[in-house]
Amino acid sequence: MLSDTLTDELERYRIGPRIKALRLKKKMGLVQLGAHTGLSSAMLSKIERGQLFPTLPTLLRIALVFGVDLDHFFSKEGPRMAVTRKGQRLRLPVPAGGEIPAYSFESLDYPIADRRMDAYFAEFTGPANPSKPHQHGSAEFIYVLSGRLNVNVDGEEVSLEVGDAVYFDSNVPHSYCRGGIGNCSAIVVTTP
Amino acid sequence: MLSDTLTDELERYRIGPRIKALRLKKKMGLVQLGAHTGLSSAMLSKIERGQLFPTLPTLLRIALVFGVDLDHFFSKEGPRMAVTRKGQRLRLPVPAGGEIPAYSFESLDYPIADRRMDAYFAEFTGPANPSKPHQHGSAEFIYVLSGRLNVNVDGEEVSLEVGDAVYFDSNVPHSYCRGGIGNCSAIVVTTP
DNA sequence: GAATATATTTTCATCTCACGACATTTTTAC
DNA sequence: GTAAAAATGTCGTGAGATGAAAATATATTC
Repeated sequence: MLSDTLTDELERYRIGPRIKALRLKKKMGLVQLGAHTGLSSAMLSKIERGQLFPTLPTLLRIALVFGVDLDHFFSKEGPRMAVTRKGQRLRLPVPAGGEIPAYSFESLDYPIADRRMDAYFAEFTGPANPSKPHQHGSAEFIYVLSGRLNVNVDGEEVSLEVGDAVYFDSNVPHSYCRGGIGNCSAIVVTTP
Repeated sequence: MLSDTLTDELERYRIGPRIKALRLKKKMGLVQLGAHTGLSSAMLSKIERGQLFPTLPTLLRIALVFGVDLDHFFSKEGPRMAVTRKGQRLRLPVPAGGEIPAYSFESLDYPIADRRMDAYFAEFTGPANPSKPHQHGSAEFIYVLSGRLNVNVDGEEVSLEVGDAVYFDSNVPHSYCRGGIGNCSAIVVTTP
């Protein structure tokens, strides 16, 4: 017998329902999916209803048919919405110590507990010194609202203007630097 | 015996190495981890070296000890950067059929292959009709650039003005609707 | 409406393979 | 060098994943 607490926790991932959703989206039946995966429709039925948990090889077979990653089945949920008004953003503490901060952040999704993204409004001020290179999370997205922003990702430097956007893997070292003369503001979205 | 191709594909997730990394970060030994998880050190050793793949309950036990989500073991890697210039965005095809589209999308991260976010520049035009309710991905973030935008998440409706932002779970049905008189543009970021 | 086809769930038996106990080897400490 | 600890190898067991076939449910056709 499977431990109850583990079973419950696993079911919170709703692996089965997600498989079913993928299947229905492609308008497939269980037998049809069974044919594609080489698995019996009986077992697929049980998996979809959380009656048993597939082994990783089995789950991978299913994932391959739908062209999705395994992590498609493991992202946690937590229905919630958080509105952040322009004038009521939470200003985030400046990371560094005694230096004059080259930029400031305001959270755009602070109230979210189980977040899959972190969204910030960033304002780059002062002299055009690059921020300390840092790396975190898994991906980062930046959209320039005003001014000019230079972004350095793993040595590669690009200059962004208003309306430009950049997306990159934030596991590699990266840094920002205000370009041009005036201030620069941008939306920054990162994934944990 | 496990199918070779499946095994190879599974190993690309490097589940074992990730467990080992977590363990070493906490300066744990295999026996110690075994004590915490209730698993034998022998098996943990095999799992770390990809000699066998844990069942989901087993993997969950390990995850719980380290305080990580299951998807921590399934995220794929792929360092890359994609810059999208304001005038060179890829206009995305309008989903619906013959109707007048109420909004248009321009991708802000199109070149990224293995993306963890999808970023769009959206422009809401025409009459203030709500878009068809839809649900997808796992999370969504919207930042209003101009005009006024009404967002409906699972029945809950909010009106956003310039500079406002909203974050919500996009597994639940949601829809947009241009508010006010003029057009409305926004940044939309979603996670897959 | 019955009849046919199709899709899903249940039952039940099989058998793989995850898993642990213990032995062996390798590494670290001293 | 030896002793202790940590990691890996060997082997047997059984939980539970998986499939075959039957039973049930759902849809379709005449």
